Amino acid sequence: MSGNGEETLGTIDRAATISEVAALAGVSPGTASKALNGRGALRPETRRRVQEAAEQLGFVANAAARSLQAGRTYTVGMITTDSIGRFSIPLLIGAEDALGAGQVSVFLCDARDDPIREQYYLRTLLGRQVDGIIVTGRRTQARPPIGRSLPVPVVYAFISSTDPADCSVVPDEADGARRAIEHLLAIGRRRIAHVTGPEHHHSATVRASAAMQAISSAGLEPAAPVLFGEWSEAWGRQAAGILLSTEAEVDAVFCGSDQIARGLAEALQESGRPVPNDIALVGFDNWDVMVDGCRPALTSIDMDLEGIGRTAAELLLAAINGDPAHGRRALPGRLIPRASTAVHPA
Amino acid sequence: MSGNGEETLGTIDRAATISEVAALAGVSPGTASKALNGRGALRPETRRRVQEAAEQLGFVANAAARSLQAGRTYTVGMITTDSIGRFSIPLLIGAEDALGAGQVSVFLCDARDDPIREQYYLRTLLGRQVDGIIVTGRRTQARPPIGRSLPVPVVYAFISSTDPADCSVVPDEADGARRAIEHLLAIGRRRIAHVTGPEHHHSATVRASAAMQAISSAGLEPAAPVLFGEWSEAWGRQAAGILLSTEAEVDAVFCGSDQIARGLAEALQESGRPVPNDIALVGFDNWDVMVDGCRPALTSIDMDLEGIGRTAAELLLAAINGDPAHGRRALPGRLIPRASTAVHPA
DNA sequence: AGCGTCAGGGCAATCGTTTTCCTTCTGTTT
DNA sequence: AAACAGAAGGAAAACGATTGCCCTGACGCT
Repeated sequence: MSGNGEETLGTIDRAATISEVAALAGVSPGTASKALNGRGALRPETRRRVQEAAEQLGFVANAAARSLQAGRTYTVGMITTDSIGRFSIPLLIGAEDALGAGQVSVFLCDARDDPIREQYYLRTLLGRQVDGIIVTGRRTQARPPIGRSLPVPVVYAFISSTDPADCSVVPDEADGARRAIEHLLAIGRRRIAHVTGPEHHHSATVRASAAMQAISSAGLEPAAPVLFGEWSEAWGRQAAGILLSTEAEVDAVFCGSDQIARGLAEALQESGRPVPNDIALVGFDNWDVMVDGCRPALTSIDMDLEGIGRTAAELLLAAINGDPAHGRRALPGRLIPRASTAVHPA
Repeated sequence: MSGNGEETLGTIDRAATISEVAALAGVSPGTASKALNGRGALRPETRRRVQEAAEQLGFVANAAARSLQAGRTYTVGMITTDSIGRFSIPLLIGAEDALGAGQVSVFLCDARDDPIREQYYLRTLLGRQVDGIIVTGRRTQARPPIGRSLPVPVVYAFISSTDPADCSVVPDEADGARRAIEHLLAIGRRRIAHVTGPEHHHSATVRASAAMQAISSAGLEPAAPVLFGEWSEAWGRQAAGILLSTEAEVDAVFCGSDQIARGLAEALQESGRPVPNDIALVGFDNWDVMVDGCRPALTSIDMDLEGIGRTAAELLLAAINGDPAHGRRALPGRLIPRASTAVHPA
């Protein structure tokens, strides 16, 4: 719009090659390469001339040519084994964060929980000579390795591999559950119940047993046996009914997910049991739309998914650079206190 | 596990080259290439021999080498201008769907609403010689083109470009709003109100004016002036109070988002105005967690984001193949009826 | 003056695939 | 039997960037 033809990146019609840059600067392609990459012994003036020529032509090195000769693509693949969803996004963002800083790009593949697609994508990624692969997916339990003795390093994020030699980064769910219980104890609650997802779901059982243990460690009994169900608001509402129909005298509920907690909160309030005064509530996931939409706003455990993505990416970079890590790393979560466990509710 | 060393993709330690395949098959690299790509005139037996050799070595063609010579990378970039979120995911899935079938991979870049990052990613993508770029982002209003006369085609998805020569694929929000109103009219409602997001938000005003127009076309008046606020449950609850405090006699509310509708639903029920008997409710977005979590389940407008992503990808592929499209394409949405507008509620 | 040294920069190989010519050989036709 | 057509496959260039090696001057030293 300003009238000249040199706005940022505006006038590139086709990619310029380094030979064209070299010609414009009056040097050979090899010299131009050295000038732009800061190698070789060149007069400062030559270097500058080449840089100016590159600027003028909007030169960006052809990544294919570069990786062909370098044997590295500065690219990693990310395979989400189940569909890209609420959990994958923060992981992706975290990973992108760690990788983007190092000029590494991410190929995202959605395997949709289909092993065929997964193998297909794996081949594709290997064909594209990615430098490494991050495997992620909703966590039910450890998954079999995506392949054996692959030519590139692999890091599992959020989900973990059954092979202990593989590198996995996962949330410390037991730790999260403990934090929830400890928080409830700290605000003076003593009759704590736990409502969570399906019993066959790994996360549900891990969180449940850690919660029960934390209660025992405090010298208490759970106010009710663990209620396993689904990861839904509907189940939360249903569970509220169950808890209230018993003589359990519950004064706090730790829920296996924010959705469950939200359903519970609604049902409790409707039954005239105010939250948090009568019953305090802690959720799990710290899912913004749930914790904010819930009334009162929901105290929850944040698994730091971005941190997991970032850590996985960092470990992958280290592995690419020849320093592979092994085993499972469990990252601690945080408890985010909100009104549902407020001591002096507004 | 089966004892031999040939499980799927299990034993690749380093990528085999086509020369190795050729050597194993006893032919030249050129011939091997022809055999694997189905060109040239080769004896069927030779072709088979090469294919077997490739299989045996787990050969996957080096994409860098291939694109270097082909001048195409079979890769497209996807830049989300605001953070990857609820809207970007279905778009991404739709795009991946259309592209994956054609063996094209997607580079995902999250520009986080930062123009600097955006330009940086653009450069990166161009350096990687992507064949095309899809630009997406939360929709407020048309955005300036990401660059001018770029060396590769660009398609805007969900968001649109201010340059009419650019190709944009967007939801037809006015159409969606009309469908909502027509549905409410069809179930016999006559006093319809509209509650939506901020007035400065393009989507809010487009939906609002289309809704008002649809009401007028039916020879009716809106039951209340449009209530502009935020895209939140809290605003929905607040708006319910406003509507009930007037003498408006509302019998249906069309909401600009599912979140608003859910807040409204809660507040209405608490005030003893059952949904849908007293007041019917239609949301917008068809966001699973909202429409299912809402009680009663929420009728909503689905913008078919996956379809938008898929269409954008198809148009991009066409443009890459030399057949560029121009202008704005608005895709119709669908109304998904649920209990909140049921004629005979359960 | 002659030799050595080093800065500066050009040359050419290299990465792995594809593709365009060629060459060779077989079989057919006149 | 000679000539030709076609099939089958090999040789080599090309894609674009990088890099090790070599060449050419200029300068300094004896």
